[in-house]
Amino acid sequence: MTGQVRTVDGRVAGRRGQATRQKLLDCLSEMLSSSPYRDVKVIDVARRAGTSPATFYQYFPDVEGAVLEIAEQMAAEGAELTQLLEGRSWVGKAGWQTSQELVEGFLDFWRKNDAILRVVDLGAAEGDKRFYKIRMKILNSVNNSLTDTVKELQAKGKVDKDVSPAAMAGSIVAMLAAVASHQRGFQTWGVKQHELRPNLAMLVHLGVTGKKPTK
Amino acid sequence: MTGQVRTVDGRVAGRRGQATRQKLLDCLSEMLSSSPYRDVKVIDVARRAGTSPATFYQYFPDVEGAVLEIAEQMAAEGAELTQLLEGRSWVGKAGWQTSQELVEGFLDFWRKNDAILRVVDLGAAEGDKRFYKIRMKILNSVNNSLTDTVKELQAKGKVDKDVSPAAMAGSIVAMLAAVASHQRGFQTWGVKQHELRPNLAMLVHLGVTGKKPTK
DNA sequence: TCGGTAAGCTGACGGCATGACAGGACAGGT
DNA sequence: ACCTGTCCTGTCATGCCGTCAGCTTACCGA
Repeated sequence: MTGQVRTVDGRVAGRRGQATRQKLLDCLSEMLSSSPYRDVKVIDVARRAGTSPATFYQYFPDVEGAVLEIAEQMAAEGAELTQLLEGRSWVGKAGWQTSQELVEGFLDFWRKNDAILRVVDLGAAEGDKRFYKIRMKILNSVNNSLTDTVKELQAKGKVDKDVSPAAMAGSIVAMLAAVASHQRGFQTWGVKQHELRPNLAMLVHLGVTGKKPTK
Repeated sequence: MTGQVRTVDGRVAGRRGQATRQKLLDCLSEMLSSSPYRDVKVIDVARRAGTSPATFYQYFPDVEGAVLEIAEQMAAEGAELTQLLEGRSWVGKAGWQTSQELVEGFLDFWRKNDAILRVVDLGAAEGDKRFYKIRMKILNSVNNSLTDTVKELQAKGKVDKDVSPAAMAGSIVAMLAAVASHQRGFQTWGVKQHELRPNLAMLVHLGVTGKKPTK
């Protein structure tokens, strides 16, 4: 189940092969950061990796296939996002803390992986189920946890009955993802990073608990 | 200043030429809805329009250039979004109404233009200033109006001093745009359209006024 | 009616990326 | 030194890109 790495034609990749493969992924990753997705060519990736296009096709069916691979790796790392919510309190000052740390962690993760996340977002929006699944995998931990929190608060009567926990959580998570992927844009819009984060945290807190945070 | 339509090589386009040009734009628009942006080829667009690739290059420098054109047209239509906020009240029941109508109008606009908006979003996220400007143009009316509203409420002491109106408005608008572009995704996530909208409206209201709406 | 002129369109072409294959280079074991 | 399976690349057919010269069409003034 460890998922032996295989070439397109079915051979098992050895140590050297895996290194080459990883190098291609790394170079593709760099290219995605520096040029539009539409313009990323196999030949450029291969050149940058000091190898030939044919080698690329030995490990990946096409650019999209390689992108999916990178995205999977990132999604695996994204499991850390769960920690931002596990066992946290949403009451009083601790609630404000939780909210702030969620925003912080989320934006940082997004910033670290912005290039690949852009492509994943596009793929998902275009209806590609594979990309959609990866996006889910990253967002689900946060989303589920938020949904549960809202449900609990609702059970205690602290949140209105007519709130749909799933819809609320989904909206909040979508907001976080959107703001994260347009962080640069906000700066152009005259919004400073240190203004953005607390306000986002406020909005998250408002959405989850229905109340202003205690600071 | 009416912006005479010109071909790439500087000729003035006549009636026939403009028709061809528009047909190409329409076909490109369709293609964007039905296949991934990365895979849209000039030759396919031309074929679909019943013309030759060379004709395409007479009117547009490349696919991206044509996409920008479509986006501009859409942005112009997007001016209607301003009406969702002009002269509206954010107090009491009227405030809840405003919030609901904003969400409604926004999601509808996004759904109507989802294909092109995806590409605009990608371009903006990739740092392309032209796409970013178009995205701004669409979102700005809503954003500015929301910013003003928050400022006013803040001046009256109804919203905390430490809220940054621009950051709050920007976050809300980003959320609307994000949820809008993943509307289909929400359904897969088990969230129904009729649940989503009121919850979004609630979040908008909470963000703008800091209070739960009066229903 | 008849050119003249500019708009409009396309066939054809060099250039480049794609994707497949066969064969050569290389590392590890005997 | 030799063998074996892994690994890489040169080469090729195919197809799209982007450009140009040149042909057709529409319009207009004489």
